[in-house]
Amino acid sequence: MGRLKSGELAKQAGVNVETLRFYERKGLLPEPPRRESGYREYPEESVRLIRFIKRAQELGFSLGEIQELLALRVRPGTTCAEVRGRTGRKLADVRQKIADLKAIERALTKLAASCSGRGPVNHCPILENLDGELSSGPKSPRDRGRT
Amino acid sequence: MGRLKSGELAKQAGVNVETLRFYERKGLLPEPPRRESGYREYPEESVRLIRFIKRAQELGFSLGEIQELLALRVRPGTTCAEVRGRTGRKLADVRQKIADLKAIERALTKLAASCSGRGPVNHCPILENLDGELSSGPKSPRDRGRT
DNA sequence: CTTGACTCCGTACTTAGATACGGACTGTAA
DNA sequence: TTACAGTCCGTATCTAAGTACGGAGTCAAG
Repeated sequence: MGRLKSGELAKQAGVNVETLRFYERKGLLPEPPRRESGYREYPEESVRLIRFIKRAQELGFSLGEIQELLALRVRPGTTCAEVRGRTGRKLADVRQKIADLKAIERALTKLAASCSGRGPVNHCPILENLDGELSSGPKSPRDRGRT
Repeated sequence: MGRLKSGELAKQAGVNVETLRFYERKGLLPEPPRRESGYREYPEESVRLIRFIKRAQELGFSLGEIQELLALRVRPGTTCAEVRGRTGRKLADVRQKIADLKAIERALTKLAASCSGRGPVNHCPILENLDGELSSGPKSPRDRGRT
């Protein structure tokens, strides 16, 4: 076994069947082989792929960015510099996200701690505690709205 | 200084003027005082607020979730347990995101390193290197689609 | 006191991402 | 061998998040 029909893959990955077709059209999900009838037969690892896509979305990546992430690899005709370049840009992005999330984490931790403390906090502590910590201001123009 | 008109706030925060009205309608941005004419006058800290919202979006939070984050605070009538509860749930969410991003970071780092290595990598290394590391599978049904 | 940029508001449109619909075909278990 | 769930495809619809439009009022520099 190891071949999945659309419905099986969808169920295992926790998405709607239509979403699979949608991803396929978008080029995120490679076109799977078909049987005679035209039915798709997905390899089992597609489950991982779909789950990765869904999770990456929850981490703030657009489908376009996810596609770029998935396309990263060292291929025959590619120079070392190129791979490093493409990878490096993503890496910087990811690291900034981690840093910003950590700032939020600190703020939340502080808030939970301040709870057993004295006075009520009535301003917004998330914002207060993040003061100056979040990378605020798009360094590089975000490319979320490409066609 | 200190009071901003819509256009000024929008420019400083890097968003469209209409977006401010949109956030106001959604309750994300508190209604600012108006002058006689009806013109809005934002306090300077609104810049921080808007930037936080934008950044939080890039970290994968929906406007609804951001609203919840911003609403977190210790208020007079609130029990300690309640604050801890609400904060704790967000905290778990944030920490999971950090962990998942770190997994991606590791994969990218490894990819960059494998570059100067021997053979060309032709399968997708992002997915490979993430094997089993990403929290794949929504523990709690995500609530991104609320009204 | 006019002119051009800015603001107001309600409503309509757009884009990304996903879901639904409907009619025809397929797979399989009773 | 029929019934019924699953699949196919194209197209249409939906939601979240924003953007744009248009007509009326406002502000400030000349």
